Amino acid sequence: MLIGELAKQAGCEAGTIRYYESEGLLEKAARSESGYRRYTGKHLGQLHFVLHCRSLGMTLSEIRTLQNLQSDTSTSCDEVSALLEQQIERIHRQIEAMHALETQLTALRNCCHDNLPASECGILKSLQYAAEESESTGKRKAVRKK
Amino acid sequence: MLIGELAKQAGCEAGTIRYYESEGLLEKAARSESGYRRYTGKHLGQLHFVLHCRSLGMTLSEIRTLQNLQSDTSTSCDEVSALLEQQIERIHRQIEAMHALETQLTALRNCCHDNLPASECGILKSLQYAAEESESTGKRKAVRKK
DNA sequence: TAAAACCTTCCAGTTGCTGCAAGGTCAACG
DNA sequence: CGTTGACCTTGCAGCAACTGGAAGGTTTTA
Repeated sequence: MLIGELAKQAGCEAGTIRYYESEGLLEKAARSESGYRRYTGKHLGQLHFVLHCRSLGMTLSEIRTLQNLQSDTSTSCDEVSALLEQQIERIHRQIEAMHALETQLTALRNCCHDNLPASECGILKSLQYAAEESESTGKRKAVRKK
Repeated sequence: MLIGELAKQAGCEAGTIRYYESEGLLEKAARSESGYRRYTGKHLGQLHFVLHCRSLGMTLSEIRTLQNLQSDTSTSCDEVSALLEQQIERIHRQIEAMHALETQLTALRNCCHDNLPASECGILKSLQYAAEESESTGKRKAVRKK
Protein backbone atom coordinates (compact mmCIF):
# COMPACT_ATOMS: atom_id res chain seq x y z
CA MET A 1 0.00 0.00 0.00
CA LEU A 2 1.36 3.43 -0.92
CA ILE A 3 1.26 6.42 1.37
CA GLY A 4 -1.80 7.95 -0.32
CA GLU A 5 -3.79 4.80 0.17
CA LEU A 6 -2.76 4.54 3.82
CA ALA A 7 -3.73 8.17 4.32
CA LYS A 8 -7.11 7.55 2.76
CA GLN A 9 -7.78 4.51 4.92
CA ALA A 10 -6.70 6.23 8.11
CA GLY A 11 -8.39 9.50 7.25
CA CYS A 12 -5.38 11.76 7.46
CA GLU A 13 -2.99 13.43 5.03
CA ALA A 14 0.08 11.82 3.51
CA GLY A 15 2.15 14.67 4.91
CA THR A 16 0.99 13.82 8.39
CA ILE A 17 2.19 10.25 7.96
CA ARG A 18 5.61 11.38 6.78
CA TYR A 19 5.72 13.74 9.73
CA TYR A 20 4.85 11.00 12.23
CA GLU A 21 7.51 8.78 10.70
CA SER A 22 10.07 11.57 11.00
CA GLU A 23 9.06 12.01 14.63
CA GLY A 24 9.46 8.31 15.35
CA LEU A 25 5.79 7.64 16.02
CA LEU A 26 5.49 5.20 13.15
CA GLU A 27 7.92 2.50 12.12
CA LYS A 28 9.83 3.36 9.00
CA ALA A 29 8.16 1.93 5.95
CA ALA A 30 9.94 -0.36 3.53
CA ARG A 31 10.80 1.30 0.25
CA SER A 32 10.17 0.21 -3.29
CA GLU A 33 13.02 0.30 -5.79
CA SER A 34 12.02 3.78 -6.82
CA GLY A 35 11.92 4.94 -3.20
CA TYR A 36 8.17 4.86 -2.58
CA ARG A 37 7.08 3.97 0.94
CA ARG A 38 5.29 0.61 1.18
CA TYR A 39 2.84 0.10 4.04
CA THR A 40 1.16 -2.92 5.59
CA GLY A 41 -1.81 -3.44 7.90
CA LYS A 42 0.54 -3.17 10.84
CA HIS A 43 1.30 0.41 9.93
CA LEU A 44 -2.39 1.13 9.64
CA GLY A 45 -2.84 -0.15 13.19
CA GLN A 46 0.00 2.02 14.49
CA LEU A 47 -1.32 5.03 12.67
CA HIS A 48 -4.81 4.54 14.05
CA PHE A 49 -3.36 4.31 17.53
CA VAL A 50 -1.55 7.61 17.12
CA LEU A 51 -4.56 9.33 15.55
CA HIS A 52 -6.83 8.01 18.25
CA CYS A 53 -4.54 9.29 20.99
CA ARG A 54 -4.31 12.63 19.19
CA SER A 55 -8.09 12.84 19.10
CA LEU A 56 -8.00 12.39 22.87
CA GLY A 57 -5.85 15.49 23.07
CA MET A 58 -2.52 13.86 23.79
CA THR A 59 0.61 15.53 22.50
CA LEU A 60 2.99 13.64 20.26
CA SER A 61 5.49 13.46 23.08
CA GLU A 62 2.89 11.91 25.37
CA ILE A 63 2.04 9.37 22.70
CA ARG A 64 5.71 8.55 22.36
CA THR A 65 5.83 8.01 26.12
CA LEU A 66 2.84 5.67 25.91
CA GLN A 67 4.48 3.71 23.13
CA ASN A 68 7.64 3.37 25.15
CA LEU A 69 5.73 2.21 28.22
CA GLN A 70 3.94 -0.25 26.01
CA SER A 71 7.09 -1.83 24.64
CA ASP A 72 9.09 -1.72 27.85
CA THR A 73 8.16 -4.92 29.66
CA SER A 74 9.45 -3.65 32.99
CA THR A 75 7.01 -0.76 33.31
CA SER A 76 3.77 -1.17 35.13
CA CYS A 77 0.20 -0.24 34.53
CA ASP A 78 0.45 2.44 37.19
CA GLU A 79 2.68 4.56 35.03
CA VAL A 80 0.19 4.46 32.20
CA SER A 81 -2.54 5.33 34.61
CA ALA A 82 -0.58 8.23 36.04
CA LEU A 83 -0.04 9.65 32.58
CA LEU A 84 -3.76 9.54 31.99
CA GLU A 85 -4.47 11.12 35.34
CA GLN A 86 -2.34 14.07 34.33
CA GLN A 87 -4.34 14.48 31.14
CA ILE A 88 -7.61 14.36 32.99
CA GLU A 89 -6.49 16.97 35.47
CA ARG A 90 -5.24 19.22 32.73
CA ILE A 91 -8.49 18.91 30.83
CA HIS A 92 -10.43 19.58 33.99
CA ARG A 93 -8.54 22.78 34.67
CA GLN A 94 -9.03 23.84 31.09
CA ILE A 95 -12.76 23.27 31.27
CA GLU A 96 -13.02 25.33 34.41
CA ALA A 97 -11.01 28.15 32.91
CA MET A 98 -13.21 28.13 29.83
CA HIS A 99 -16.38 28.21 31.86
CA ALA A 100 -15.14 31.30 33.64
CA LEU A 101 -14.24 32.74 30.29
CA GLU A 102 -17.66 32.06 28.86
CA THR A 103 -19.27 33.79 31.79
CA GLN A 104 -17.06 36.83 31.36
CA LEU A 105 -17.65 37.04 27.64
CA THR A 106 -21.39 36.70 28.02
CA ALA A 107 -21.44 39.44 30.62
CA LEU A 108 -19.40 41.57 28.28
CA ARG A 109 -21.73 40.97 25.38
CA ASN A 110 -24.62 42.17 27.49
CA CYS A 111 -22.93 45.53 27.86
CA CYS A 112 -24.00 46.30 24.33
CA HIS A 113 -27.65 47.32 24.28
CA ASP A 114 -28.07 49.72 21.43
CA ASN A 115 -26.48 50.18 18.13
CA LEU A 116 -24.30 53.02 19.23
CA PRO A 117 -21.14 54.12 17.46
CA ALA A 118 -18.22 51.92 18.48
CA SER A 119 -16.66 54.77 20.37
CA GLU A 120 -19.63 54.61 22.74
CA CYS A 121 -19.86 50.81 22.79
CA GLY A 122 -20.36 49.44 26.26
CA ILE A 123 -18.25 46.42 25.46
CA LEU A 124 -15.22 48.40 24.48
CA LYS A 125 -15.77 50.67 27.45
CA SER A 126 -15.86 47.66 29.71
CA LEU A 127 -12.71 46.22 28.22
CA GLN A 128 -11.03 49.56 28.62
CA TYR A 129 -12.37 49.91 32.14
CA ALA A 130 -11.18 46.45 33.13
CA ALA A 131 -7.76 47.25 31.78
CA GLU A 132 -7.61 50.49 33.75
CA GLU A 133 -8.90 48.73 36.83
CA SER A 134 -6.08 46.25 36.85
CA GLU A 135 -3.70 49.04 36.05
CA SER A 136 -4.63 50.98 39.15
CA THR A 137 -5.23 48.12 41.53
CA GLY A 138 -3.74 44.94 40.28
CA LYS A 139 -0.04 45.31 40.29
CA ARG A 140 0.78 47.25 43.40
CA LYS A 141 2.89 44.33 44.35
CA ALA A 142 5.11 44.99 41.37
CA VAL A 143 8.48 46.11 42.64
CA ARG A 144 8.54 49.82 42.57
CA LYS A 145 12.00 51.03 41.85
CA LYS A 146 13.46 53.95 43.74
CA MET B 1 9.74 54.18 32.21
CA LEU B 2 11.96 51.56 30.57
CA ILE B 3 10.67 48.35 29.08
CA GLY B 4 11.59 46.24 32.11
CA GLU B 5 9.63 48.49 34.41
CA LEU B 6 6.61 48.46 32.12
CA ALA B 7 6.82 44.69 31.94
CA LYS B 8 6.92 44.47 35.71
CA GLN B 9 3.93 46.76 36.13
CA ALA B 10 1.90 44.94 33.52
CA GLY B 11 2.98 41.49 34.62
CA CYS B 12 4.43 40.30 31.34
CA GLU B 13 7.85 39.88 29.80
CA ALA B 14 9.81 42.60 28.05
CA GLY B 15 10.01 40.35 24.99
CA THR B 16 6.26 40.21 24.82
CA ILE B 17 6.08 44.00 24.77
CA ARG B 18 8.60 44.21 21.92
CA TYR B 19 6.61 41.56 20.11
CA TYR B 20 3.33 43.45 20.54
CA GLU B 21 4.98 46.60 19.28
CA SER B 22 6.33 44.76 16.24
CA GLU B 23 2.82 43.43 15.60
CA GLY B 24 1.31 46.88 15.80
CA LEU B 25 -0.69 46.27 18.97
CA LEU B 26 1.13 48.93 20.92
CA GLU B 27 2.14 52.39 19.79
CA LYS B 28 5.83 52.68 19.14
CA ALA B 29 7.64 53.97 22.16
CA ALA B 30 9.80 57.07 22.06
CA ARG B 31 13.49 56.32 22.26
CA SER B 32 16.18 57.74 24.51
CA GLU B 33 19.43 58.94 22.97
CA SER B 34 20.95 55.53 23.44
CA GLY B 35 17.97 53.84 21.80
CA TYR B 36 16.14 52.62 24.90
CA ARG B 37 12.35 52.54 24.66
CA ARG B 38 10.62 55.08 26.92
CA TYR B 39 7.09 54.35 28.07
CA THR B 40 4.31 56.39 29.63
CA GLY B 41 1.11 55.58 31.46
CA LYS B 42 -0.70 55.58 28.14
CA HIS B 43 1.35 52.61 27.02
CA LEU B 44 0.57 50.83 30.24
CA GLY B 45 -3.13 51.32 29.51
CA GLN B 46 -2.78 49.96 25.99
CA LEU B 47 -0.76 47.02 27.20
CA HIS B 48 -3.30 46.18 29.87
CA PHE B 49 -6.03 46.28 27.26
CA VAL B 50 -4.17 43.81 25.07
CA LEU B 51 -3.27 41.52 27.96
CA HIS B 52 -6.83 41.64 29.22
CA CYS B 53 -8.20 40.68 25.81
CA ARG B 54 -5.59 37.91 25.56
CA SER B 55 -6.69 36.57 28.92
CA LEU B 56 -10.19 36.40 27.46
CA GLY B 57 -8.80 34.13 24.78
CA MET B 58 -8.79 36.55 21.89
CA THR B 59 -6.13 36.19 19.25
CA LEU B 60 -3.83 39.06 18.43
CA SER B 61 -5.60 39.56 15.14
CA GLU B 62 -8.95 39.80 16.89
CA ILE B 63 -7.53 42.36 19.27
CA ARG B 64 -6.22 44.33 16.31
CA THR B 65 -9.72 44.24 14.84
CA LEU B 66 -11.16 45.51 18.11
CA GLN B 67 -8.64 48.33 18.20
CA ASN B 68 -9.52 49.29 14.65
CA LEU B 69 -13.23 49.26 15.40
CA GLN B 70 -12.52 51.38 18.42
CA SER B 71 -10.67 54.05 16.52
CA ASP B 72 -12.88 54.04 13.44
CA THR B 73 -15.70 56.43 14.27
CA SER B 74 -17.92 55.07 11.51
CA THR B 75 -18.23 51.54 12.90
CA SER B 76 -21.07 50.59 15.15
CA CYS B 77 -21.48 48.72 18.35
CA ASP B 78 -23.03 45.82 16.50
CA GLU B 79 -19.76 44.87 14.91
CA VAL B 80 -18.05 44.70 18.26
CA SER B 81 -20.91 42.64 19.56
CA ALA B 82 -20.76 40.25 16.62
CA LEU B 83 -17.07 39.69 17.21
CA LEU B 84 -17.80 38.78 20.77
CA GLU B 85 -20.60 36.46 19.75
CA GLN B 86 -18.15 34.52 17.63
CA GLN B 87 -15.84 34.12 20.59
CA ILE B 88 -18.62 32.90 22.81
CA GLU B 89 -19.73 30.31 20.31
CA ARG B 90 -16.20 29.10 19.78
CA ILE B 91 -15.64 28.79 23.51
CA HIS B 92 -18.92 26.98 23.87
CA ARG B 93 -17.98 24.39 21.27
CA GLN B 94 -14.60 23.96 22.90
CA ILE B 95 -16.15 23.35 26.30
CA GLU B 96 -18.43 20.71 24.87
CA ALA B 97 -15.59 18.96 23.11
CA MET B 98 -13.56 18.96 26.28
CA HIS B 99 -16.40 17.54 28.32
CA ALA B 100 -16.65 14.64 25.90
CA LEU B 101 -12.92 14.23 26.12
CA GLU B 102 -12.95 14.20 29.90
CA THR B 103 -15.60 11.51 29.87
CA GLN B 104 -13.59 9.37 27.50
CA LEU B 105 -10.37 9.77 29.43
CA THR B 106 -12.05 8.97 32.71
CA ALA B 107 -13.57 5.84 31.26
CA LEU B 108 -10.17 4.90 29.96
CA ARG B 109 -8.51 5.43 33.32
CA ASN B 110 -11.01 3.07 34.89
CA CYS B 111 -9.76 0.30 32.65
CA CYS B 112 -6.73 0.04 34.87
CA HIS B 113 -7.60 -1.87 38.02
CA ASP B 114 -4.47 -3.63 39.12
CA ASN B 115 -0.84 -2.91 38.91
CA LEU B 116 -0.22 -5.21 36.00
CA PRO B 117 2.74 -5.00 33.68
CA ALA B 118 2.15 -2.36 31.02
CA SER B 119 1.86 -5.03 28.39
CA GLU B 120 -1.32 -6.18 30.14
CA CYS B 121 -2.60 -2.73 30.97
CA GLY B 122 -6.28 -2.34 30.28
CA ILE B 123 -5.78 1.24 29.23
CA LEU B 124 -3.29 0.42 26.54
CA LYS B 125 -5.43 -2.48 25.48
CA SER B 126 -8.40 -0.20 25.19
CA LEU B 127 -6.47 2.33 23.18
CA GLN B 128 -5.24 -0.42 20.95
CA TYR B 129 -8.71 -1.88 20.71
CA ALA B 130 -10.27 1.44 19.81
CA ALA B 131 -7.66 1.90 17.14
CA GLU B 132 -8.37 -1.53 15.68
CA GLU B 133 -12.08 -0.90 15.87
CA SER B 134 -11.90 2.16 13.72
CA GLU B 135 -9.51 0.32 11.46
CA SER B 136 -11.97 -2.46 10.75
CA THR B 137 -15.22 -0.51 10.78
CA GLY B 138 -14.60 3.15 10.34
CA LYS B 139 -13.26 3.70 6.92
CA ARG B 140 -15.10 1.33 4.64
CA LYS B 141 -16.08 4.37 2.68
CA ALA B 142 -12.45 4.96 1.82
CA VAL B 143 -11.93 4.35 -1.84
CA ARG B 144 -10.59 0.88 -2.24
CA LYS B 145 -8.22 0.75 -5.12
CA LYS B 146 -8.32 -2.36 -7.25
C1' DT C 1 37.25 51.01 37.22
C1' DA C 2 34.84 47.13 36.79
C1' DA C 3 30.98 44.25 37.53
C1' DA C 4 26.03 43.91 37.51
C1' DA C 5 21.96 44.92 35.55
C1' DC C 6 19.89 46.90 32.31
C1' DC C 7 18.92 47.66 27.23
C1' DT C 8 19.28 46.74 21.84
C1' DT C 9 18.57 43.64 17.45
C1' DC C 10 18.20 39.43 15.26
C1' DC C 11 17.54 34.68 14.95
C1' DA C 12 16.17 29.96 16.36
C1' DG C 13 12.95 27.06 18.66
C1' DT C 14 8.41 25.62 20.30
C1' DT C 15 3.79 22.31 18.40
C1' DG C 16 1.68 19.74 14.82
C1' DC C 17 1.10 19.90 11.11
C1' DT C 18 0.00 22.03 5.88
C1' DG C 19 1.37 23.63 1.54
C1' DC C 20 4.59 24.56 -1.87
C1' DA C 21 8.41 23.82 -5.28
C1' DA C 22 11.12 20.99 -8.02
C1' DG C 23 11.68 16.83 -9.48
C1' DG C 24 11.19 11.42 -10.13
C1' DT C 25 7.83 7.35 -11.28
C1' DC C 26 4.16 4.83 -13.16
C1' DA C 27 0.00 3.46 -15.71
C1' DA C 28 -2.86 4.43 -19.44
C1' DC C 29 -4.19 6.51 -23.77
C1' DG C 30 -3.50 7.63 -28.63
C1' DC D 1 6.75 5.79 -28.53
C1' DG D 2 5.43 9.98 -26.36
C1' DT D 3 2.85 12.36 -23.24
C1' DT D 4 -0.52 13.37 -19.96
C1' DG D 5 -2.03 12.96 -15.21
C1' DA D 6 -1.83 11.09 -10.87
C1' DC D 7 1.03 9.52 -7.95
C1' DC D 8 5.46 9.73 -5.16
C1' DT D 9 10.06 11.95 -3.21
C1' DT D 10 12.74 15.65 -0.35
C1' DG D 11 13.25 19.95 1.71
C1' DC D 12 11.81 24.23 3.18
C1' DA D 13 8.50 28.04 4.64
C1' DG D 14 4.64 29.27 7.31
C1' DC D 15 1.09 29.35 11.00
C1' DA D 16 0.44 31.64 16.62
C1' DA D 17 2.31 33.81 20.18
C1' DC D 18 5.60 34.04 22.17
C1' DT D 19 10.47 32.51 24.76
C1' DG D 20 15.26 32.22 25.02
C1' DG D 21 19.85 33.02 23.45
C1' DA D 22 23.79 35.39 21.27
C1' DA D 23 26.40 39.39 20.74
C1' DG D 24 26.81 43.74 21.77
C1' DG D 25 25.84 48.70 23.82
C1' DT D 26 24.51 51.61 28.23
C1' DT D 27 23.80 52.80 32.88
C1' DT D 28 24.12 52.18 37.61
C1' DT D 29 26.35 50.63 41.61
C1' DA D 30 30.20 49.04 44.58
